[in-house]
Amino acid sequence: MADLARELGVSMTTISRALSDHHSIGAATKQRVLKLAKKLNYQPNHLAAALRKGQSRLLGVVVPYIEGKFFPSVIQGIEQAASKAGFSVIVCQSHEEVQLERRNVETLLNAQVAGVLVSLARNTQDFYHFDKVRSRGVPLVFFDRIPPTEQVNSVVLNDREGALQATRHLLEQGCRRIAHLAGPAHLNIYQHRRQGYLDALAAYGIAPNADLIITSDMTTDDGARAMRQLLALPEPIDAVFAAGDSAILGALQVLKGQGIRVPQDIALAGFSNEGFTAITEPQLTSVDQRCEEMGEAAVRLFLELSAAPDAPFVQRQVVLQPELFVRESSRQGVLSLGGR
Amino acid sequence: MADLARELGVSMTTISRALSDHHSIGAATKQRVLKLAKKLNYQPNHLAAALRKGQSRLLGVVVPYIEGKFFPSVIQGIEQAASKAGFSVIVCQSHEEVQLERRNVETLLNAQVAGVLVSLARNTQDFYHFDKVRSRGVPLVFFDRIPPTEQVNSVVLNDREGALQATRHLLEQGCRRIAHLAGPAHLNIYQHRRQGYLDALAAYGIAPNADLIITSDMTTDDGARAMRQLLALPEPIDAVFAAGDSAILGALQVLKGQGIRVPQDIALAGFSNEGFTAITEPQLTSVDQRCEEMGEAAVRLFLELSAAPDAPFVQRQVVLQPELFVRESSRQGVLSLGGR
DNA sequence: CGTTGCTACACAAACGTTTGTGTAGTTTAG
DNA sequence: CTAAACTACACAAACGTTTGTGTAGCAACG
Repeated sequence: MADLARELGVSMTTISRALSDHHSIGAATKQRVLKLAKKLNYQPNHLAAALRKGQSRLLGVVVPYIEGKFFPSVIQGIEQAASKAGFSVIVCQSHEEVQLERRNVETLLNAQVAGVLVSLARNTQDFYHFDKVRSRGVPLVFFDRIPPTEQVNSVVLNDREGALQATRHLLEQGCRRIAHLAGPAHLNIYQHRRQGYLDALAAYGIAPNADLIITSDMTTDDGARAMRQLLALPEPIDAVFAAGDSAILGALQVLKGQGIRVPQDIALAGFSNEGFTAITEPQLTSVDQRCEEMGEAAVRLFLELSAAPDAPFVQRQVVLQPELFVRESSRQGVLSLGGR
Repeated sequence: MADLARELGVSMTTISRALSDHHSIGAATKQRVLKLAKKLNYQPNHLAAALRKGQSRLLGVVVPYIEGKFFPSVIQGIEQAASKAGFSVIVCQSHEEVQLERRNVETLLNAQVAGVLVSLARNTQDFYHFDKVRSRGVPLVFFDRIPPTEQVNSVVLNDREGALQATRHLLEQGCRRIAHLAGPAHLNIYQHRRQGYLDALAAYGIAPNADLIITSDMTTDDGARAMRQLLALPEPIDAVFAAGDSAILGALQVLKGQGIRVPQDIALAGFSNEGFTAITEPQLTSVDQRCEEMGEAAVRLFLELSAAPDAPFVQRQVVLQPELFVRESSRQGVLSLGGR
């Protein structure tokens, strides 16, 4: 900047303001500055700007992990929206550990991020580490896995609706004894999916049966274990709705190992619309989570928040509508190819 | 820091040096400073430090995309190693576009990253945008997809060896007319995989046949298309080795659709050891890429480079050894469960 | 004619660190 | 006993921006 100023015979103030399109700089001067900046290949030092302004063009994201389909896709959406708004994204993984989550939040704050986007770790039960974010006036948005009680800004999927759709679909296929593989109840997403399952049953006048609801961490192994447990029940079941695709995959593998036909004997439906749902045999019915939309929505929310830095807090929540992808694992009597 | 200095009646210099364990500060003073820093919950502003030192604790990573298994796992490895060394990681996607790759590199440099780790976009053919990185003295490490001719630091998989192992394995199973689904030849990885395939054939005295080598972008659709093309050949083939798992998946789907048995009629082997290789029926033989090791190695290389900032350039390359996971798609006559 | 409100710019103080240089006093080596 | 080396700290200048305040000229308004 000093070079530019010297070259044009103006002050650095003028340069700075010309580059940031300040109103008090004349159009002619702005043009001259921009042109020379191009010519000298001026590279702004964002660090210095961030230091001065106390705010960078970095957006911090904390997710439990980045494997599978969901989080990479959400991050994808975040990146896209963020870069459109001139922000770069810095991603941290909590590995489902609240301690790491805390450390990550610290790190991001120290990097002077302009905002923090968080999806909670599985074992996060207290939320004090987010107080610091708010007290520094840094916009904070939760997505997918959000704190249960707190007044927070968030974007979530309508998990209840998704589960309801999936379960209703199974009911429409004629299934009546439908089991549910549930996830940890303290996470909002699993709680809502369970509720959707129950609501769908209730709509058909079916009383919930505790034996048919199995709670676990929803890994493939958990799903397999749960399936074996369900098969051991005196009265046979005719469908399983799992709150995650990995679990339903485990269930499918057990069923195939035992020669039980899917969907004729037992129909299956999962949640997340993972890539592999279109690969298994039969292909797996699943609820799509609108991953990229979620990322975009989170960024939009962040932008709104940072546009009005010290507006009084109003809770904002964006709720996305899920979409059920019906595939072979739940279509009674019909053999069909492809998704949707 | 000013608070600390006032409280302890020393200068800010002393505070700074105590915190960074400078030798010229007495042990007693250091203790007092550290203790008070804890007590006052002092949070260092890394931005200011970065500005002053002209270098941050951020590590920039540019990858083509973050879907599938490979890149997320590499990033995982990078994150782990980086955070161990006190660095945070900022990830950008080039979406296989050289323009975006260029922009990303600019962005990272402007964020004053301490180093840049890159895996090239598919259509990157010139490498001028990396000159700026070097000229700023920022350590630069390529991984997996690296420039062909340039003198660069890199960590790669021994792709040739992996392809050789896979092809040799198919030969050992008795296959003799083995097709190869190849990727864009200007990318080192696909070039080496093709070479490994050729070398394995040569070792068995088999002359390469141009009809059996089909080059594409290696998507699932490409794989399906290629498979159909191969099936139309007058003389039938007995195996396919693809340079990527998506392509081999497409091939598998075509074969199953036509009732051709795998591996009895045609054996299959892929590359990347994607998650779905253990899910398909039959499960797919594939070459594992040591993703996380690659990430760790890249960070290690970066750390070495930044330890000796203006040492004369010596080209360094870390080559990781792949591992073949033999599964059902290539095991003639044997039916077995599980990986490895 | 005095006030207000523009346009167009410059001065200089921040932002929170790091670090070269300086200055004592104390120890060690020859 | 003197020079060199070390310990322990302080001063103040950076790093590259942004921004509140100031100033000066000029037009418009009542």
